[in-house]
Amino acid sequence: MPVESVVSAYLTGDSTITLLSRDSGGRRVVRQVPAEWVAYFKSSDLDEKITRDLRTSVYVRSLRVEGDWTRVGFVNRIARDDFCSDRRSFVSQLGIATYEADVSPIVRYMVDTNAPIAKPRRVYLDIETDSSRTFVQSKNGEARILSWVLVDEDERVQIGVLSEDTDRDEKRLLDLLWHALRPYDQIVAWNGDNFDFPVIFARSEQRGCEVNANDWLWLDFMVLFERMNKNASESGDEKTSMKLQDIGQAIVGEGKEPTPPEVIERFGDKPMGALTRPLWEAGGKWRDMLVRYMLQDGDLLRRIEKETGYIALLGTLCEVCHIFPNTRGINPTHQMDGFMLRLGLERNYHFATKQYRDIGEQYKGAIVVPIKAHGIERNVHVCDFSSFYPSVILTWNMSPETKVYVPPGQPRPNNVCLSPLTKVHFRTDVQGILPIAVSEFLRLRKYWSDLKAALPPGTDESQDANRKSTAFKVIANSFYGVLGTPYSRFFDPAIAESVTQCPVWMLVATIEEAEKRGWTCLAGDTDSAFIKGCSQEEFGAFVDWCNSVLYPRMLLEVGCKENKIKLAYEKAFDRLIYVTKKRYCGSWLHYKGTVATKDSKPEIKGMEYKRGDASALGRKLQAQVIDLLCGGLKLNGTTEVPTDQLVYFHDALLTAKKHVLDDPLTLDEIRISKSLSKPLREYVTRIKKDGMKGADLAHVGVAKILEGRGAEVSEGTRIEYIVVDGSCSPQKVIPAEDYTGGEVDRFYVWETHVYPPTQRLLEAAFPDEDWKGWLKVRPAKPRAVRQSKKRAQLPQSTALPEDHA
DNA sequence: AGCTCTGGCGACAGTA
DNA sequence: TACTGTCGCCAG
Repeated sequence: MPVESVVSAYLTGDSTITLLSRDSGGRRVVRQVPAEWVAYFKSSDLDEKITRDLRTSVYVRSLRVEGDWTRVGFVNRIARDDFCSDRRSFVSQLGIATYEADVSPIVRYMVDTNAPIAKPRRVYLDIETDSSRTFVQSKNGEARILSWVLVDEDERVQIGVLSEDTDRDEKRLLDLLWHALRPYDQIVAWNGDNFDFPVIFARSEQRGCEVNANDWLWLDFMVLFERMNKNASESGDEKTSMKLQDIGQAIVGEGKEPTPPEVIERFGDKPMGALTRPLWEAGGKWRDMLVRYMLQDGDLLRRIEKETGYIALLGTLCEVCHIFPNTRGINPTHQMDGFMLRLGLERNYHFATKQYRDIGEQYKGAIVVPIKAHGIERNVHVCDFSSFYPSVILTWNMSPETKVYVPPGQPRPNNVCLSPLTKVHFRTDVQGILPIAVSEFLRLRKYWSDLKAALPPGTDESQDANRKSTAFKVIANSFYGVLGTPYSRFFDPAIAESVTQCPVWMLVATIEEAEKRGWTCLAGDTDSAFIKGCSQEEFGAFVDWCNSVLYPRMLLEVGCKENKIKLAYEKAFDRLIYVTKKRYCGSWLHYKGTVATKDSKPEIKGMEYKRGDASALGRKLQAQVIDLLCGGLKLNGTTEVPTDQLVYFHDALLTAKKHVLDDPLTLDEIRISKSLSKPLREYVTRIKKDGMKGADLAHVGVAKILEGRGAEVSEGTRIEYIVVDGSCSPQKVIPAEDYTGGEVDRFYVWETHVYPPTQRLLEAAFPDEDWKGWLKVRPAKPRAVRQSKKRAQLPQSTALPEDHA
């Protein structure tokens, strides 16, 4: 009998799993199965007496032998913990190791039955609450829900609006929502985990709605978007805000709708979201405008998904990993857990019980080669190792159960290989479970991308195949990280360090070989080397030689039996300017053999242009100079510095400087946006030597002000601010929302956020020119000693723009 | 409650 | 002024 696909599952009490699925007519089917609190043991670890004791214990529901393993099902969580988890537990006193004794019955069920994860019926949700309450009050369920909107994939729209300001009517509104949700399985909202979902739960409980939220999968689209979009965006412009309207604007070109003039006239100049209460109260056309606003947000979610396909990709990832596509399914550890537990079961392998441990020492990571690039470099060839970390895991057969100890000084056995920099040894005669997993990822990725190539483009089948291919790429790339986190079941710092250090060993050897040929390595990072001094043909031949001679020789020396390492000639730069490690820009000669054209955009890495915490003016000036350096500049010889053309740069600097110092500056141009990486309370205020409290970081101080105003301030919140006086320490800052147009320290803006990023770039490109002269714009401080006491205590008057103008 | 990693740059506050 | 430690964000 085929196992039905599962939409969602949750524990009902300690001993029952409720499984949700849908029949062919789309009706919900609820089924209950016993929850199994399972622990595995190695049968060889159990003697007859222990087995008998387990079998007859009232705490044990089932016991069976599966291959080399004994699978014991306990009656509930406490029974399993008492037997297995605690340090003083029954089995730990006997010194018996347990396996997977932490796995939840839900995961156990999904892994054991191999039940397919259903494709959930998705709906996008947006709610509005009473704007007379603060965000925090709303979030805590202290504000009435005024309205909700649902939009589904077929653009079917449902709306609920409060009729009267009573608990009774709010209950009607909520019951209506829960009823409207019944055809759907997955509920998607922007920032849902932090707002919409808890608000709905809290208000429904207050109103006495009889509903079980576990019947749905709750997905926070913002969390998913943040993770998936990290490497996708080109400039920093898209990274300054995670507000739905801003993301909508960046992704689908719509979202930032100004408040209609008639609304401003009647209710004041605020965003629509801050006017929900007055609009609702005014009724009639005003209430309709509120609904339209809400509708637009709901539909924005659908359109962002249509454009990005991120939720669909998550669905594929979760399907492959036997987990449910809710917010939790976004976590790589969770994904890997599901995938690996199933793989282990199929391969007769079980993983050690997950330990809760203290965060240990950091281990060594990748190598970043010191920069030798100087000025504008021409004709730079770049090679890189394809999927370096996965191929290293395969080549060294790195896995917890293949790891063996070989005492120092003792000869390496034949069936063992050595990670040369970490001195960790691995057996090579039996493939480890981690390499099995990695080869599965790579095999399945290839399978789906081949299938995608064979299918007609644009079809659903082709898109699905493409997503599966991407999903396996994502999993393969996150695998190493999961080895390195103490929160993961697969945490093994010795293996993780070997995964990073074998590449160090190979990259260093590659660079040495290139330099032996008289070439220069200008830069290199983790898996890449930037080489100058050779022709394309020579470099291509070098890459081939590395693959066919150098690496086989090196790997033979350390005993690897299989060579999955592959170096590729990725691209060449026509021009390349390195500012520092991890910060460079350049224009391509070719990419994987395809010759670049005049329209090819420059490649930009790490520079302020790419950063969401730089000021927009700083990004803009840097972008202009990058365009000049990588394209606009006419270079005659390969090394000649075109001093006659420096005038272009000086023009750009002059214009930018005049603008910063003299023109009105908009908020968008000068705002700084940084996120809180932890809850506000966890930022410790340092105590200074004199016993006084140290200053908060700028964005932390502003966050505290905003919190006082009732705004949402939590981990991950982006805080926007303006520096009004950067000449003192600590500097003075205000929330961006307080900016009215004048109160900004222009000198600081130029001297810190606009010019220096470009100055560093120009100094890198033209190291013989002097670029310092453009920096200082702040008039000299008046000598405080010559001032009267009163005058000296006034704020730095020169910092105010009026004085300059 | 649950959490992919390390290397590296630059802004900043504070100290000697 | 030079230096240290913290923080946020990016490269890979």
